[in-house]
Amino acid sequence: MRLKDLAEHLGLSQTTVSRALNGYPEVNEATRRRVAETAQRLGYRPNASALRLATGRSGAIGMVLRGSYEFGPHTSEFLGGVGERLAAEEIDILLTTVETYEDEVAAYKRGAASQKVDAFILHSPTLRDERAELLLDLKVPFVLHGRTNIGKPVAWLDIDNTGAVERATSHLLDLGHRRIALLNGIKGRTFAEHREIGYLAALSARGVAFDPALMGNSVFTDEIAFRMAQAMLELRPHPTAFLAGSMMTALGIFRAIRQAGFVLGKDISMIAHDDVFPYLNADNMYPTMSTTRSSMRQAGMRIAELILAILGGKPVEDIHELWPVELVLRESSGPAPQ
Amino acid sequence: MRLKDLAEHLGLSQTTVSRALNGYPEVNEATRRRVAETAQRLGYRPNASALRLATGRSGAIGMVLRGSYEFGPHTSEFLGGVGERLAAEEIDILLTTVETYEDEVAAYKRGAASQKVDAFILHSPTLRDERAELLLDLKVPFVLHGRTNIGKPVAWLDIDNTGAVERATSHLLDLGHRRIALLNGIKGRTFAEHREIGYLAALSARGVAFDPALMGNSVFTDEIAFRMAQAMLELRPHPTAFLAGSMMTALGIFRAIRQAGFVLGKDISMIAHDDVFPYLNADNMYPTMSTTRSSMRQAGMRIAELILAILGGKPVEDIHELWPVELVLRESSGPAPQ
DNA sequence: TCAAAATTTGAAATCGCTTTGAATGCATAT
DNA sequence: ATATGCATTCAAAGCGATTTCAAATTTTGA
Repeated sequence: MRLKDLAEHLGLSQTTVSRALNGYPEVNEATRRRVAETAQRLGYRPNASALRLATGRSGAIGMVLRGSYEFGPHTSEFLGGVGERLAAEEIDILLTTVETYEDEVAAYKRGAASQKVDAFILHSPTLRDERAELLLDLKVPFVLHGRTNIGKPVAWLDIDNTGAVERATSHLLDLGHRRIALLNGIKGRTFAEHREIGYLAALSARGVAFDPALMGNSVFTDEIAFRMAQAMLELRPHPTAFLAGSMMTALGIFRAIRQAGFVLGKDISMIAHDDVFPYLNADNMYPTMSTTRSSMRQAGMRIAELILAILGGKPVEDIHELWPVELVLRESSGPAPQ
Repeated sequence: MRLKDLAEHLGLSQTTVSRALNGYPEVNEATRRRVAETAQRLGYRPNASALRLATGRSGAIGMVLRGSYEFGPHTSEFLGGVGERLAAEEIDILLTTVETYEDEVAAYKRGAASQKVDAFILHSPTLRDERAELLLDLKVPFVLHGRTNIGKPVAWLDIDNTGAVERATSHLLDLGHRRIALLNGIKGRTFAEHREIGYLAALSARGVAFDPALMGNSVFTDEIAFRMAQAMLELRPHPTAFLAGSMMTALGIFRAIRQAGFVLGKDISMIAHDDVFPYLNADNMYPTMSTTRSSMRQAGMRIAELILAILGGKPVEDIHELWPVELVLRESSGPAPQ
């Protein structure tokens, strides 16, 4: 069922039918109703490719995922939010999977040149992210989830990682902890660097010396967290508190604490960063987990909204959102043992 | 940079350039090299919409995700596998998010009529899934992840849920357990029904009566699993073993066991189904978790492969794969206490 | 009543590619 | 010298929509 068929069926021209369906004013109200009704009845849907070719819009926004671990729980929560917002506009998400950094760069170039997507979501930036430069050069609209410093205006949304970790660290210091371990993300990623800044700021504000042995950088899996925490707990004196970069990290640390014979919330404290996974709830852990909390899903929804704004013509230099992070205290964080 | 521009630049016709780039035989080798080199140098990429309009292929395969919880860890692992296989063919994944069942049906209709995707992946089927009927009616190729019984040939890939649960249950019975709880998926879903069949078969083979109080059906979140397990552990006599539907479920059950003062692997046994999440490893739990194991990612990769086969002309009635499930015994399952 | 304006419709160009069918040039066979 | 075949190349017709520009019809105004 093509537009042409529908037009013939109605005894009208393609032009008029197209206009009627797209809400142009210069079409008779009775005609419009007749067209709409018939289109509905015959189940007509414009061919997506033809429509895109004619309008130049692709009706999809793209995201490139590199390596296997980027397809993790954080990403799916985020995409859930993006999809939820985009569903209303009948815009889809186009996922491209790549192996290497070079492939990723190629994917952006290809996506831009082939006009597969109207905009990209760029994520997991480094402090000076060349992919952002590339997308600017390619003149394809994008919103950055996170921040980067390339000296040019870029639309971004980020959470206040520095503030969150600074508050969490300060709170632990208030509770008397002096050996506080930080299990952070990969070195070089903006969010990890920001968290480190917050951590160091809180320590130095109290005159507590920084011990490199108490800081680890890696991806957020329970296994790596377990190993790191295990090693740290063997130090003398061992840390009395942990800052976990994610809930997966927290599970690993928890295991190490238990295995070492300590009790979480009594012997050892922990505050974890919670991206709010519906299937892994800090409130339902045992003991309940103190967290710095910020919903990935909300961020995804908002970023979808910002992309729509950019496509609607809003200038990117007006789009910067820094979200505060809640500190939610539960049972896993308590006073340092004497 | 359009094909036309490139052709003019080369002093050739669009026809020849197009053929040269697409590997048609009737083009001079020297010409082909010159075209390829120039295209490369000028960064020419065919416009995706035009290409799709001309060829009738969309270069994307679609998946519809309903509700927020379908965007969970299982889905992201699965999509990771699909994407990995599809990356080599430069085919993308088009995700459509919907709220209700009606929206989902509409999304398939829209996707088919607009030719947005070349094929769909249908997932989480019920025993008699009407969406499969719909896709057959719409004549859009698809592969089903799971199984359904609609009396017509459908391409599918599934794991042997019945066999897996039957073996796990039998093993626990061998160890002397008689009160074995099953935390299963949502009633009506094929995989959950299949697991129930395996569970009941193993019980009845040993003449052990089925107790409905020891079976729960729900989505796989740690919270719900925690509540269910908690309630079951208050029964007298309480179950001495649990079959967990997923690793998330296992975490919830684990919490309930610990909270009730039992020791996992000694007082209470557990075998969990493991979809192989890289960030949540059964081998690194404490105690290590016995599992029925089948990789979601592998399934995704294989389904992508099957879709490519279908698009290549392979008849769907030849495409049925039932994957065996490994039973991996670790520390969480042991003899029933006397 | 008739010209001018407003409303409504349609023919054809366009988007950027693939592909059909025809044409060209050149070597080989008769 | 002519016919045949082969290797290359190209012009033009699609794919299915939107949109420009023009035409036809109806309404309005003096």
